[in-house]
Amino acid sequence: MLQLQFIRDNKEEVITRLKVRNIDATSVVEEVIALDEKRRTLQSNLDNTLAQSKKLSNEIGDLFKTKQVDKANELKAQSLVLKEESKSLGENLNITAEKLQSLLYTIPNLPHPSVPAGNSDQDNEEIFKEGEVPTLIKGALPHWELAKKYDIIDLDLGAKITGAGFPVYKGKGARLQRALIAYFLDQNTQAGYTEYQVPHLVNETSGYGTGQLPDKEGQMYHIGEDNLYLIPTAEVPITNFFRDQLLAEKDFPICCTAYTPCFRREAGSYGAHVRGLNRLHQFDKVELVRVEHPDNSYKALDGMVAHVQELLRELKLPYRILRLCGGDLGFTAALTFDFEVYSTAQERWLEVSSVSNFESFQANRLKLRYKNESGKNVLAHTLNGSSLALPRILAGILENYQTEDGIQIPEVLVPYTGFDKID
RNA sequence: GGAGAAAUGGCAGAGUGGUCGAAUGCGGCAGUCUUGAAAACUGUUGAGGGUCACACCUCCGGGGGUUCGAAUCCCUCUUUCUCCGCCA
Repeated sequence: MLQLQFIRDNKEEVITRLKVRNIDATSVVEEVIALDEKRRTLQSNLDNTLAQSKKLSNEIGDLFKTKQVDKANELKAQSLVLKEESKSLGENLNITAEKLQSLLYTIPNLPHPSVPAGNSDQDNEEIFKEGEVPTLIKGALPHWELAKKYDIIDLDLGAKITGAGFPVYKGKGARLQRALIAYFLDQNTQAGYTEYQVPHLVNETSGYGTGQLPDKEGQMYHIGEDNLYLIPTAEVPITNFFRDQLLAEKDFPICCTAYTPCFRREAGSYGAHVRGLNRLHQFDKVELVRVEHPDNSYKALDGMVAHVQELLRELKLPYRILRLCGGDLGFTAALTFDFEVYSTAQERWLEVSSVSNFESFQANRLKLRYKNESGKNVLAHTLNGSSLALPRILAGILENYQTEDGIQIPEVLVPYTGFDKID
């Protein structure tokens, strides 16, 4: 959520910067400003009424103390009139404030100046590319075929017990999955991130805090009976740790990491590109979350990018880094770098990480602030990134590391898997 | 699931109808003393709205109610603790 004060003071800038997202925010911004003005007028009228009735109440108290009952009753009648007045002003104020709030919820974050204009993922800007695309053996297979051939992932079994998009990992497949999780967590904790295990269900307030609600309502699995949501990413529980927090400057940086399964309904996304592990309803992911001082958040973002880069380097997977264009940028993000691994047998890039700076957008919803040097409370910045999303990494490993007589395990993982080949 | 107790400022903890935004302690900040530090002493220290700045208003877990007036009384929800039951 953008800060109201900022919108008020920088109306034109807000409109201009949102154009990078292909959004014409003119009318929304106008309406926000109009509603805010209305709200403040109502507030000040209500304040005055309340001040009067407060004064009256004190007088009544004094009159009772000095036994001037008649006089007191007279003032009581006056007070009742004011009460009616403040009640209707209060109702009006609430309606206006709610309208304003829900309107503010519809405005996405302002893109960072470096975000290129563009409509779709076609317009994302490739900023870095590294790693060799292996020359595959004759008769190389896509990962879903390999999964069957070596009996390590069973999509049909998952479909039988739950539905499509819920894979079952088996034997060395399951072990490789566990190895990847352990490897990523170890690398992250070594880089200074504190490891957490968190609930996989969150309440509605948390959904609003990180911006999944109200705009991505349909993307999360919802448990109506208890009004809880299955987390689409560990970002949601972790970032919400810091909801309603007032930090000190010395608390920065806060660095968290967690492994969780992620649940996504992915309503409406079907087609040729969702085969195998490419797009699932449940997948595993290790996540990084940082809470930063605003002056340091972009440096922190660079640090996270470098960290994720190192993981991919160690796994010796060919990857590239994209700067997302305005049209592809998530609702809450100011700047996002996507990491994609080249899946050789499918001959396509797979997104394995997304690293973003949300600046104060989430912090504003979360009321996550810190006390600065001069004692003022200022919104902190939040960031997050995947390190990494498991299924697509697994797909990349299976496809890129396949040989005549089995699938090689990347060297760094062997201590974790206990085997160096799936055959 | 049943029964009871509780929820107050960064923390601890008073406050049961009227100048209570809230005693006190700790912590934080500033100062005195000191070569410096500690100790001691003095002062200061919640958040939001509003204003050029004041004024002023709101907030004592959330929501609703009683009253001229609520941290204080009533209803309700949530959470925590204790006891009982069930259970990985």
